[in-house]
Amino acid sequence: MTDHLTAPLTNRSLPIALLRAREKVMGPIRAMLSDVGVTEQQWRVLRVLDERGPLDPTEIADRSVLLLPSLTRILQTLVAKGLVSRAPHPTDRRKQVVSITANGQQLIADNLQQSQELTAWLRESFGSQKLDQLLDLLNELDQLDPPNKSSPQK
Amino acid sequence: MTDHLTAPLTNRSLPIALLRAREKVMGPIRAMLSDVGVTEQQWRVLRVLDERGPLDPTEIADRSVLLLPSLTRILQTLVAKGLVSRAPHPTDRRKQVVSITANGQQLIADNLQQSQELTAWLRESFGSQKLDQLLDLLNELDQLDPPNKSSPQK
DNA sequence: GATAATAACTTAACACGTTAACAGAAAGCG
DNA sequence: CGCTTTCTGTTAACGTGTTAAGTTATTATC
Repeated sequence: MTDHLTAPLTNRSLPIALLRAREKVMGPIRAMLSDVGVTEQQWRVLRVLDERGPLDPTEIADRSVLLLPSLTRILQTLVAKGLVSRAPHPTDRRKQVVSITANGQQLIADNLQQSQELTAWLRESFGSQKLDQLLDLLNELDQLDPPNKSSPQK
Repeated sequence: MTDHLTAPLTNRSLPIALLRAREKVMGPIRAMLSDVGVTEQQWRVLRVLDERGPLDPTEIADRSVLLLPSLTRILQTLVAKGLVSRAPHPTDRRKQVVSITANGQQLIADNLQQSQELTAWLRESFGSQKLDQLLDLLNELDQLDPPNKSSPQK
C-alpha cells in the first residue's frame, strides 16, 4: 500500500530512490550488527581486512567506500575494541599497516552466516535476475564521468 | 580505469553499489548546492515545501526521506536562514505547519534550472531507457517486506 | 471524565559524512 | 643538496543518521 498519489516526484528522483533502496537493504543488516555492537561502517572495514589481509588506511578507505577522516575515527574505535591493530609501515614512515585481530576474525566468523542469509533473502524475494540486473546498472552508473570540470575522457 | 582486479566482492554487494552510485549522482548536485549555502537535505526540504505547499514536519520527513530528529535540526537552521517559517496547527496543538518563505522560493527558482540540467545530463549520458529501468528496479526493491519480525504478508 | 495508551515533536548522545586546514614524510627538481 | 611539491594520515568543525528518552497534546478505555 504505497501511496501512488502522494509520491509522484520523489519516486522518479534517482538520488531519493537510491536512498530509499539503501534503507530497505540496510535495515535488517543494521539490526544484526547492532546486536554485535559494531556499526555498518566498522563491519565493512573488518570484512575488507579479513578478506584481503593487512592494508594501509588509504586502501581500506577505497575498498570500504569511506573517506579518510571517517576511517581515522573508525580505526581508533576498532583498535580500542581490540578488533584491529596497527603497525608502522616497514619502509614508508608516513604509512601504517592495519591488521584484523583474532577477536576481529572471530566476530566476523560469528556473524557471517547470518549476513549471508540476509543477502540470500534479498536474492530470493527480489529475484536473482532482477538483482543482477540492478547491480549491473549501478556499476555502469558508477563508471560515468561527472559533468562540469572540463571532463577528461579518462 | 576502474580496477577489475581489486574490487571483486564489493562490486556485487548491493549496499556498496548503492552507496557508490549515490555518490556519483550526488557529487555534482552537492557542488551546486554548496555554492548556494544549503545542504542536500535542506534542499530536499525546500523543494518538498515548494512543490506541495505548507506541511507538518512528519509529512515533510516522509517525503524528503529524513528522520524526525534530523528534520527538527534542519528546520531550525532553515528558519534561522529565513527560508521557511513555522506556525502552530489550527486544531491540533501538537502539530506545526511549516511553509516556505519568499526567500526560500527565490532560492529554489535561482537553482532549479541548474538542478534540472544535472538530471538531464544524467539521462543523456546514462541513457534514458536504462535510467527508467534502474528507477523501476529501485522502486520495486523498496516495496519488499523486510525479513525477520514475523513478516506479515501485508 | 480520570487514566492509560498514542501521537507529534524535541533533545541528547554517539557515530559518520564532508570540507578544510594541518603535520610529517617522501619525491621531484633545480 | 636545499626547496618545493606531493603524499599520507590526523584533527577540527559543522551537519546529518540513528537510537533512546523526554514533553506536551490527543485519543481511547473503562
